[in-house]
Amino acid sequence: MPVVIYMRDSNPVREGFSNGMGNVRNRLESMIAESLHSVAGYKDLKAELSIELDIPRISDHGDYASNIALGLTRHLKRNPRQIASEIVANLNDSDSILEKVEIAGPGFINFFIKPAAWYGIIREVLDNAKKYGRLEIQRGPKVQVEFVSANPTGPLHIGHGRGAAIGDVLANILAARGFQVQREYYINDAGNQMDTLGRSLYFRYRQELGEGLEFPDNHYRGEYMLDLAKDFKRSHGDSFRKTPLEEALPVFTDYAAERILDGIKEDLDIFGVHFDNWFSERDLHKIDSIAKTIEYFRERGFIYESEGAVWFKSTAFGDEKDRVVVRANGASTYFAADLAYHRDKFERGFESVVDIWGADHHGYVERMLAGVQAMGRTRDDLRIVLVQLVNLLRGGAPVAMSTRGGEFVTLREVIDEVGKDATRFIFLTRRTDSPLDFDLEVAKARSNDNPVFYVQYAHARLCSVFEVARDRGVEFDPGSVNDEAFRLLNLRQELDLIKQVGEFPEMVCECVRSLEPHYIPYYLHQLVSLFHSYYHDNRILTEDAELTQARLCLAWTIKEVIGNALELLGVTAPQKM
RNA sequence: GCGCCUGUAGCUCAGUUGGAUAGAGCAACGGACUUCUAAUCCGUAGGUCACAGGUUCGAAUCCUGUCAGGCGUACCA
Repeated sequence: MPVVIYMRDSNPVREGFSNGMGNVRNRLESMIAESLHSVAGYKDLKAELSIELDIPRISDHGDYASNIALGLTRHLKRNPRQIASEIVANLNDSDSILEKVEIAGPGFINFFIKPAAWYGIIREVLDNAKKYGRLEIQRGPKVQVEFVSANPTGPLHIGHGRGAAIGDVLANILAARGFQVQREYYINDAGNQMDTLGRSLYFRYRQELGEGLEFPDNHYRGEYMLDLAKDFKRSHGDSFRKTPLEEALPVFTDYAAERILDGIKEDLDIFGVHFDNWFSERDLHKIDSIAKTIEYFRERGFIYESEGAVWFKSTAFGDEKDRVVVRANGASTYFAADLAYHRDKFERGFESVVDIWGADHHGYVERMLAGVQAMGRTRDDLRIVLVQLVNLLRGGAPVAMSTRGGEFVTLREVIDEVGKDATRFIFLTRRTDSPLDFDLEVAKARSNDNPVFYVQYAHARLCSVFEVARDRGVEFDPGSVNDEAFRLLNLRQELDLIKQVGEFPEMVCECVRSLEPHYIPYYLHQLVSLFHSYYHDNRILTEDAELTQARLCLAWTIKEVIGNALELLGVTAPQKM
């Protein structure tokens, strides 16, 4: 049974959501779910609906609010306030976490939580620090995340960097929620462009030997090709001076592709992105996979010949037109290779596959989904995340990204100038389908413009508190603190902080459901903002030993959650700043 | 022409699958350091959610149309 990873109630995204019973949200949800069965008419309902708990902006509306009664009105054809009161009347608060429950407005149910109920969250984090927010299960579904997959014809640019950060973090998030994740990079090392690449190097090499050849149009004329030509000359001398292009081409192509790919790997390594598998398109050709895939589809009736070409019937699954897989000249198309590639993915046992593509490939989505469905898979088995383009700016002015001249700012240059952490953080702070302005001056400024430092600073600050505590001889062992002390954490700010910590697992689930990492930076900002404010108004190390222990526990949980969230982002959590 | 994405504060962006009085950062203005890190905190101001209709108890969110920007519309990859 294929696993749909975005379904709200599907496992393992939310299954066993938290390890302990500390999670207030969970207990509330199951309480409501039970109560629903007592609501008149509910059992005969066919519609499925999920229980959504909102955190109201206004504190008068409680700690959590549910609009479940409003959602049921339509189905039950009954007054929402009436439904709400039935739900409330049947709540079984066995753990006694509810201070009071109110029905408000058109039929919202507002839950007010007893302060003591929140303290379980602290215990949970203290016990599971590094695992908090994660789901440890035996054998989660196998998921593949394929990303970057830039052609080995030039160095990575900033747009690839955005895709790299997003793919990497999505893989982290999926892994955190129990999926068995593989990170894969698809190397487009076959086809015309590789010949073009080889020819580009060949001409540069001949020029390097002092020949006055003219460099052909529509070839890779980036500066990196000049360096490659120099290196090639260094290692091969002039031994290819007389070799005709056709004969020499494979050598030049392989040399260029390999060297460029090495560069890509190095850049990704510096960026903190590491792949489990590098899948070469050439291997697809070697095992005749494309022809076999076409035959596979032919047997299923999705292949036909027309106008001398071979077509795939993608319109059978909603694509606007059928697509050519073998051209009239006998060459297979890129799409044919991609069909074979995706068939291979599923044959490798992945239950779900995530592709991260540049948004300029959106026209390609439907045919790929059609391909997947023709394999007998569902549309949901392949999830394509489109990443919008990055506009590179410096001090508000656009940086010329001329592809014509082959001159562009590489990812490597950006990382060198801005730093890995800030670069990743900025990439991850926007929704994937939203275009991103990346201003180099803003990104590298050690200023308030830069949210990454705001977050990292909080972590360093917290570490510093524990440092000072040690220096003052304050003993603290998160594992052996008496929970009785938590009752002293009764300030509004403290309860808000604990509540926010408690939302961490839910937030990660939301990332999985939507395949959007940007919730993490926003969550972090909110958590850290609460902390900075609290830190300003209160002292953690006080004269009162019991209070100090309680606050150190709170500080510890905040520090751990910041650390966990930053780890998901692949951003370092500094001890000092 | 057709298709997809985007349009929310001066700027950059959130808004959890239709919810209560529209959110944050930056910029602007005014305040707070003898303390565990001021890379911090507190406050003020800032809005016709591009526009016009529609759906309903309720719309930034869903539908239709218009406008603006980006991308895509290959027997390229």
